[in-house]
Amino acid sequence: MATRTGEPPGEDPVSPTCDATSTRSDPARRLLAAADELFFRQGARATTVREITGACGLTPGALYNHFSSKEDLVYELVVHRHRRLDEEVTAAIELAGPDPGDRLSAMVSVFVLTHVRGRRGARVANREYRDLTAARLDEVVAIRRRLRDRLVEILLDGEAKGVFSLPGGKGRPAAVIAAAAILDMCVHGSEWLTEVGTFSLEELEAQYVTMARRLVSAPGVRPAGRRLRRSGRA
Amino acid sequence: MATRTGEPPGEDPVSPTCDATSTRSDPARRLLAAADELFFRQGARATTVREITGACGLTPGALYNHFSSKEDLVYELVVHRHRRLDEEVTAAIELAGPDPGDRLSAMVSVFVLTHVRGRRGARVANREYRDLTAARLDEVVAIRRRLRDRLVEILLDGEAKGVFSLPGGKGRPAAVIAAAAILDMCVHGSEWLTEVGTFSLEELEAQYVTMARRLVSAPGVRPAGRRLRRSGRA
DNA sequence: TATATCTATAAACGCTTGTTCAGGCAACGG
DNA sequence: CCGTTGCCTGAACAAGCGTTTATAGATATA
Repeated sequence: MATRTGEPPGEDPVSPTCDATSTRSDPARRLLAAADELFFRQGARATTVREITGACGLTPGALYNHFSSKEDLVYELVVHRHRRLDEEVTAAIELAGPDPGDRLSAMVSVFVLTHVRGRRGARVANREYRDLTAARLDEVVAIRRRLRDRLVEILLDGEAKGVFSLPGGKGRPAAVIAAAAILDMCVHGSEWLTEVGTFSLEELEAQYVTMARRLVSAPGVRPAGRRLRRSGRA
Repeated sequence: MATRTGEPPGEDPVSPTCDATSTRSDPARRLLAAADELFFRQGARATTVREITGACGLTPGALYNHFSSKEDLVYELVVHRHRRLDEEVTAAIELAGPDPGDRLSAMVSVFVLTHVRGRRGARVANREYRDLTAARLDEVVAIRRRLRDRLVEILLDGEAKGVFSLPGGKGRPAAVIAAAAILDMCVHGSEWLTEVGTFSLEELEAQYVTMARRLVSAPGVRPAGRRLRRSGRA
């Protein structure tokens, strides 16, 4: 269990400020933290219950005093991150005010900060949610779709107000593709970080905001909105 | 084995024009095709040898007359797609000529066409390569890195020639992030397609090319290069 | 002190996994 | 014609999986 290369050392195993973990007993938290690290490294499917409990100095059966199943553990790790991101995006958009440009910048900022600061958690959430079953899968998929749709609405609003000039022309389908492109680059960008070298959080945030705003602005036409203002740390 | 929703019906199970399959015996090809479909739907790890052979009307042991292991089967499916994409990108860049803008467009076009036309194969290649081990993993990772580096070189070249104005400023690190963003949106975009609705291949290609070129062009400054060639109706 | 509640263990459960192997059937070359 | 080769079956393998159970030691409440 030595420290890993390329991982921010102080990263919260499972954000301790959240109910999902703060209300948990200590062994449960340790199990979540151990599972988180193992899932990050090997994937949830390749990680055994014996590895998780063993990392906490426990025997396999002990896990079932705290979680009803292994999938339940995955679910807690995954859904918590999704709910939190959803809340942060909602708050950031609200705080950004009515201008579509500001809202786009705010949303991108939240995504970048979340995914870069919490790289381990982000990878686990984004990779392992697919293995969930039935209602649990539906819940996570619904959150993801809602996040995307919120961005689509921002883009369509900006286009209607003449602030954006979306690639692919007017209309919802083109806006969905543009939104997917923006989200994809934010969500998956953190996976490249080990190869990028040193980069401050602020630089990354600024670059991604720039890229997102370029995506929705036609070159040769100076965008109408004000310049992007620094959205406080989400 | 009913036809699946959201899947192009005529998609090649494993492109028959390639050596990897054309030199293979008929049962081997059928196994590859069955595995491809199952991997696409469930992931390779969740697919059992019994499912693959059963889909071909064979018993589990029969697989080992054609492949040395299950991983070997995954490897063939995955590495073949990577090699082919690599070749196509090389050819397209060559054919595009010296202009960085044209080269960027060409590379994006290849990525979009490959990933949209061969959605099943693209998903399998992009999702399952991580489970490979040792030399096989190294080989695929090397191809992926080479693809990205080729794009980085194009971006840096364009910036040096004054054709591009990269987000995040000058220098290689910023170029790497921009390249990663472009590749991420191309690679993962095809996963959203079922929700986008009807879209012609040409429209998709044009939109992604537009998005990529916007990413490397500062708004308010008309790009120096010629307009993008063959940018069908957008 | 007695009782109830947690939490852990050790062992086993039933099941599935990828893989192997002896045997048999068909096709083909000389 | 025989013998070799290629492909497949049926059965089995050992290992590993997630999970359950009986039991026991703590801890806290009364």
